[in-house]
Amino acid sequence: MRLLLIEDDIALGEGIHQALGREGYTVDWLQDGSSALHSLLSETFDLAVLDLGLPRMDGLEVLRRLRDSGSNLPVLILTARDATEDRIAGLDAGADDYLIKPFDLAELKARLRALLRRSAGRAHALIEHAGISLNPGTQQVSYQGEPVALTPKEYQLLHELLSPPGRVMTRDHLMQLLYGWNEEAESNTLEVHIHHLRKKFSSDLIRTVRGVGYLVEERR
Amino acid sequence: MRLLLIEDDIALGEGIHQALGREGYTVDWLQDGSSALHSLLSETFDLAVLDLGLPRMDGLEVLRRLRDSGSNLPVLILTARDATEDRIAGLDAGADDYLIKPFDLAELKARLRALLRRSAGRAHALIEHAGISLNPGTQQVSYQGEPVALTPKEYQLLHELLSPPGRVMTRDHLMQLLYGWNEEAESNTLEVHIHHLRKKFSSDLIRTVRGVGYLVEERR
DNA sequence: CGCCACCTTCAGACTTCGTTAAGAATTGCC
DNA sequence: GGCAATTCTTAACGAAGTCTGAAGGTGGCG
Repeated sequence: MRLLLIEDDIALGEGIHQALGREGYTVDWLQDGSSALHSLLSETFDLAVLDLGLPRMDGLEVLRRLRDSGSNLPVLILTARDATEDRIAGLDAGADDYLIKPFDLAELKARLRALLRRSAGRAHALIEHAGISLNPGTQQVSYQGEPVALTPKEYQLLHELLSPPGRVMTRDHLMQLLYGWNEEAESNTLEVHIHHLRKKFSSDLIRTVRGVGYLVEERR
Repeated sequence: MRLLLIEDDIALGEGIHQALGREGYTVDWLQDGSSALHSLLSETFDLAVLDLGLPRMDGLEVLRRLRDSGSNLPVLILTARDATEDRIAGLDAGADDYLIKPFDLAELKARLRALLRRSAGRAHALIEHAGISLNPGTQQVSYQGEPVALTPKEYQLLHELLSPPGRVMTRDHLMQLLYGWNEEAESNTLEVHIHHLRKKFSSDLIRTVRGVGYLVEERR
């Protein structure tokens, strides 16, 4: 799950960033509205957490433009306690949920989970492919009826490769999924994870497309 | 993918040049605005990375003249942290994205990818010709329904020859596509790659135009 | 008929990817 | 708050794939 956090308060941002990172999300953090909008329009995220009071471009403006561009990305907004109008305006502008500062990190996590569940609900259901069954709700995976234990990174990779299968996922795309732009690991971690997946399933499940990336064949 | 980097700071330029080279781009690097503009107008690139503070001709000026000439080449500009006006002026002058120094190389890579994706998006779609179907998104190619494995260079060549077919691509043009002007291969590599393509498809797919270059016939 | 451009082939250099294993980092548990 | 277990990263090396440069062959064109 890749998530964009837009928050200009350094202390708060740091806190959220860490907390969500520990939850297993890949979190990218920006501190102004204009670059946030840029990223939202050009990269792929699963969710955005958006503070409304931002320099350079107001959060509301970001949200409005995002929706104008046709995106239905789940967005949770953060507002100050007394800014009731902002909240309403936020929902009007297309936010999916809001939270009033100061808030409890646990509540933020809960709401994100709920949001993701809801948005996944649009296209939920088990993913079944090549003997693998993957349950996005519980993150449980089985192979030919037997449960398989996957680590978080393995799960993320497999999930990405299987939804939908048949498409080549570039190395870049996968690296970004796992690491955002924090620090791209300058080693071969991707290959190592792929290797582990192949070992846990079948060695020909994931095909290498040399110089490009990996794919799971559509029909097998 | 051929890319022009215009950056006068040697250390930074070196860093970017290497990093992008390692990403598989063909990178040409110039250090002043006037030669940059010249190259941009006379050669073909897929993208330009343009520092705004340059000797001999300001980056903004380069950008403006480039746009005046009718080019819609994707351009990413680099600006100093506090030069807000420059940034705005840059976007006004037709930049597609910007990055504030100092920046993270990973983020630069991500933004370039996004830009290229966006610009490719303008004319995406499968390319179908003479039984060949080529998917620019995934770099997958098939011939008469069967997938064909192409190496990166083969793919680049085929893609160039097919978009659109019917035009003679000069040897010079193709060589530049593959190698930029860094190190022109002093051998017959082009012929070798063409040979491989003919072997993987049909030997009369690519016609030789003696003394000029190669072409794929328009209708077959 | 001879020159020149291009074709074909191939071996060695070079890159990229797979595989391991060990140590670092993180997490969970008491 | 410290220990144990899991997970992730790094690095080294080997395997496989790709590119290059060179040599010799073929065919068009004057």
